[in-house]
Amino acid sequence: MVTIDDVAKKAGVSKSSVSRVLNENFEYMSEEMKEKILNAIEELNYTPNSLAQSLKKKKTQVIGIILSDISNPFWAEVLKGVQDECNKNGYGLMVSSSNEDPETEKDNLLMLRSRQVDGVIVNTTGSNLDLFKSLLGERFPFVLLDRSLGGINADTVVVNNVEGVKQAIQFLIDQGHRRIGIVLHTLGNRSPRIERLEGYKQALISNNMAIDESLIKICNLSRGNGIKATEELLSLQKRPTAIFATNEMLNLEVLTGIKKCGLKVPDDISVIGYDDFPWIPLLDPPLSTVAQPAYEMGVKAAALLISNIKRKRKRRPQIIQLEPQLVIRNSCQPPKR
Amino acid sequence: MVTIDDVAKKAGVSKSSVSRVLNENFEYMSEEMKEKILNAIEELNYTPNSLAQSLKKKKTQVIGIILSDISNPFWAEVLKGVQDECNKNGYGLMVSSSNEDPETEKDNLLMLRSRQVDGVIVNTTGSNLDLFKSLLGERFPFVLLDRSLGGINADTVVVNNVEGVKQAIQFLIDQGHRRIGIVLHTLGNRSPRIERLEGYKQALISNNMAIDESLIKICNLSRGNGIKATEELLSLQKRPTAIFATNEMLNLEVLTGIKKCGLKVPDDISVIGYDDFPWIPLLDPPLSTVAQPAYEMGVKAAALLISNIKRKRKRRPQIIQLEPQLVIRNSCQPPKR
DNA sequence: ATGAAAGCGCTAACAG
DNA sequence: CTGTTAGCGCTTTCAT
Repeated sequence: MVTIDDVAKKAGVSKSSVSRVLNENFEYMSEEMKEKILNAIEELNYTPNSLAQSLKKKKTQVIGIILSDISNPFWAEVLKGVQDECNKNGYGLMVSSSNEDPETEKDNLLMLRSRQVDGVIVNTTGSNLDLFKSLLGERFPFVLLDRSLGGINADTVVVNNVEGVKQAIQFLIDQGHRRIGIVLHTLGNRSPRIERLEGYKQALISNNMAIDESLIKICNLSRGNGIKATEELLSLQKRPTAIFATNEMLNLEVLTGIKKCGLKVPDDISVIGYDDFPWIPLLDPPLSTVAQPAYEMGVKAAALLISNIKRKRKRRPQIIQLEPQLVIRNSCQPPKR
Repeated sequence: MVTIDDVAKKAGVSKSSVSRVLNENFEYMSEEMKEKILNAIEELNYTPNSLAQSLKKKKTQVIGIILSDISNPFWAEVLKGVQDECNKNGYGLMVSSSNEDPETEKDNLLMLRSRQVDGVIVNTTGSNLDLFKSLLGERFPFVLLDRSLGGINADTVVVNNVEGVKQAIQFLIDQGHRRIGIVLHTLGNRSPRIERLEGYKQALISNNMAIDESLIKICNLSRGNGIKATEELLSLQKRPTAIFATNEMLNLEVLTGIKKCGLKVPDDISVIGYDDFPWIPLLDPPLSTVAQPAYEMGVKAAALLISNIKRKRKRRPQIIQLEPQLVIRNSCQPPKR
């Protein structure tokens, strides 16, 4: 491995001077010296060891991100946004996954901090309150992404979930639906889930409709439960005329459940889903969804984090709220009499 | 920040001793000292600075991965495999994206190397031959993923593309199809694309069928070109009775193109796609595809890289070839007379 | 304008 | 069994 000393020797100068050109401190440097050093670097094909630089400078130019599930296309898209923004600003990115497990989230957070990342973005499981508080205390920069944390006043990027759901439900109500089912994953401390349920309730209430608990299905994350929940909804005495699916996985499971019951969307039942993807228009039928600006979420989160890292004086936490958008396709129609 | 010196002071010992417990060199250490140090660590809530450790040990316990496109669900799944394997082995992961651009790939490779990652996994653009050769020369560990590189004899994880396509095409031929279109993205140096076209040709040849160049559509990567290619295929004098789409994006575009022409799958035309996802069964119609073991690819690549990093003596490059699987759904049927 | 020297936080001989 | 010492590769005062 070629080091700064090799370059210094080759150019016949001190390593301080080499360091100066590495850091582009050309102010008090003769053109000649600059040339000599640049040449030596070139000839030796030298690249500085970031580890040593970071150790000295006390910053790594690397940020970390902890995602609940990378294989979810939604998060993949968010990740791309983060990636692009990091690239633009010369930051490296360490990616890790909590798999929705608080312990793993904690381990990852600690791991990233011990690796001295300059900050982290986290799509939190909603636990580890103490850890986040202590991070806040030691002024370790982080931004909460998609899921906010009660009691933690930190930089946050979220989407307006209440509003997204209200629009979707209102659309169904306007179409004449009176019995609307909703399928969610176990709320836990996940703010989006809580807010989506809240949006559902608000929409009904503001239309003077009663909330029928039997139409609210909360199932746990493991694959297949959304199908079961849908079947239960469909075998109700007074079956709903529309179902609202609250995330990518549930979109698919609700559709599957309906298919299994031998019903057709939208003739027999209307459906609206959450999150939009290139294949959604090609589903049978093309599904209406509440689209979230995934890529932009990533960009915004990374930009917020980086600006915070660069800022010397602390400013008070910022909350960025993005707006979702209801995309109507052919999966809803007025209920049959 | 609390350092090893703080711990040493607190415990009233030398920092070498602290270092020993950090590295679990308990062999010649009194229980008492061990206790003292462990306590001090606990009380100070100390975590070692990985940067300093890495600088000294000359290894970071971090690997890098360069993907052509993270937002592609296929790669997201691969990434999950890599992630899990890294986690299992205590490695951190730096993720970057080349966006199919050789220059970006090169920059990322250099960036990762300067950050002293212990190795990298790369889904290469197919260029940068010289760089890879020089990496080989300096014994920098890397594994090529999904796409191999002619002239570079390195660790590689690939899927048997020729075989995957042959099975799909043979299935169509067995159903009675004689005019089978294929849509690919610009071959470039991407081995999978080259091999998939090769598989197509081999399948036809081994069935004594002529290769009709007008049935082979090669379009460039930007969104929408697959739709156009499909429309062209369908407006041919002697239109194909089946179309084979060779990747995730083309699956969607071929289906879209067919829809735009007002044709129905599989009644008017049969389709087989590439790569399998949870939503594929819910498409209209449920698409038959050649499924690749994405997650396993990631696991295998990471495992291969890590084993190589740990090995002191060099061994000759390994090539791991995984097998794809043809999944038949309702998108194919014998052509109408 | 340039170089010498100290030190970032840690590990690993080597000594004792 | 434990401590002293010399760096890892780089940046940054502080002299000159």
